[in-house]
Amino acid sequence: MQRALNVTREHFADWYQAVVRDADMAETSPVRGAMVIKPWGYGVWELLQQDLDRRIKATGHENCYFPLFIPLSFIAKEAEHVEGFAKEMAIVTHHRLKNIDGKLVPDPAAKLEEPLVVRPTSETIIGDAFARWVKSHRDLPLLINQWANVVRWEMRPRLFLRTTEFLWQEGHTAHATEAEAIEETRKMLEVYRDFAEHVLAMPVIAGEKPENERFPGAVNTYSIEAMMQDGKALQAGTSHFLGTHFAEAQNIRFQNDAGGMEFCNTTSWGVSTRLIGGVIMTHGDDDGLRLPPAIAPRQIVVVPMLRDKPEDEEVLAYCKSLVEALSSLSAFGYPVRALLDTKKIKSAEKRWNWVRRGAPIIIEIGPRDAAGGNITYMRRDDLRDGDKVKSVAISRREFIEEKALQMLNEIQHGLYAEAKARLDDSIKRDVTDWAGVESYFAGSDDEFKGWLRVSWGKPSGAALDAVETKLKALKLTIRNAPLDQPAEFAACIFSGAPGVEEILIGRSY
RNA sequence: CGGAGCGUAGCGCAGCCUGGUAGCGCAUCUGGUUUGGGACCAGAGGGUCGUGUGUUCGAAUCACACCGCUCCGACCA
Repeated sequence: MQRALNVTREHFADWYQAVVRDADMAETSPVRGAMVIKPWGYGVWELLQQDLDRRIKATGHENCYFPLFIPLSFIAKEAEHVEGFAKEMAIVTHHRLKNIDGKLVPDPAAKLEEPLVVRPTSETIIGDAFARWVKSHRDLPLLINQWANVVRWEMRPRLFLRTTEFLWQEGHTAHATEAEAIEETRKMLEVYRDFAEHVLAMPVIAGEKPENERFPGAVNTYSIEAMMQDGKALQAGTSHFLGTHFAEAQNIRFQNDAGGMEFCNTTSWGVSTRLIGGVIMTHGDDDGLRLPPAIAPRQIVVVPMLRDKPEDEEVLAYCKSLVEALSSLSAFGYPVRALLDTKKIKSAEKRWNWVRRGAPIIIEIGPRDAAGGNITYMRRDDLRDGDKVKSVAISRREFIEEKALQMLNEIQHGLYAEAKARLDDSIKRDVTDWAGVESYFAGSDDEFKGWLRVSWGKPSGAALDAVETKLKALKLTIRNAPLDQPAEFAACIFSGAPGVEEILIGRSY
């Protein structure tokens, strides 16, 4: 059968790269590990950003912007934090180049007194501001967000999932009490969960990370975990309760109503362009990307079937008025994004380009449609009947007045339902001992395995290290401990001791 | 940074073993024929063969070094 891609999801890693390329999402750049995000991919990011920004503001946060460069000494203030990020930081040491023996090199005379780190995250530089901004309990809570680029020198980059430079949003808040900061941490996790499910149509499981997976410097780290079509987990967003660790390191203090000085409790939380990788691996199929309408830069694309004949004029005029009518509708709280594709390439090629890019509805209009007041459409979420492409003709009036919005909604919810069913079906709950884990995950890691949900005794320290090592041998990690926990627990899968918590384990990106 | 594989036209690849000055498919451009759906015919353009050094009369081909990419580890939003 002829597919729009030349790889299938059987070869998931190759397939992912093919989708990123053929759907015009992004490409590699001359800079190792850093990607060029192309208009279609960036369009997805902008929509995602727009919606999430609205949610962040609706929960009382304000946007700011802090410098890209952080003095090295700032990073060094929090011990765990510096240790966690030391191995992946880009550092600016000079401010001038010099031509020495025909080679441009950093000018030795222009060495910075204090090196600047390119932010891998902004806790320290924002904390420095917080220390100045917070004086009284009346200044709290301080609720800040920034949209920014950050740099982490990762060993193995992968477009969208792990790039040297990436775009994200990082929230930073300071609170008078621990309880309030914990509430904030959980509230933003819930914002992420709701956003992932409703906007990205990507089901996730919200939970708490085990001690060994915590953000450097955090007291607790929470995450939302999504399951990709190869059964691997993708950490799609994190929310950290930082306690007073950063406040103590950076002297973020306030005077309470009794006149005493107290350290703030702080939080931080973020999601990144990784979400786009998650969308690709959640919804893509063997014909390319399938975008949830809420984040599709073009939700309905009209492809005129032109033949270099006089009736082309009529077809084009018909298409234009169709696109105008569609654009005056609104879906998901925004005007419908419809496009008339007038690019001077063959119509058939246009169709397949939009299939690969994942435009939710593709309409093809020929002279007979124009004359008869009809349209012919394809739904990207239901593209084929066996090998054949499903192409449906209906009246233009019915489409505009009824079907268009209905279909966009159906596609949004259908993609979610499909992914949700896969997630639910792929979490195995009946493995009760370590031998069962070993036999379940035996064999190639290309095989679809999904996750296990098991009980454990929540060990810490050396006992947790032992668990981590045990899991690592099977390439497994603990994803999180889901927020919804049962009342009773089976025995710990690692030790046989009484269980105290259920956790998800699986392979991950 | 360790192990493996790969760098030849925009993309996918052949040629390398056995050295003789670069080829195929798709894409692109031009002309024509087609036209309810991924068309056909003819012609054309496009390549410092990843970079450098060496061996040689001669290197895509052999040797060495470096760079980059992909996969597997360590790291991770």
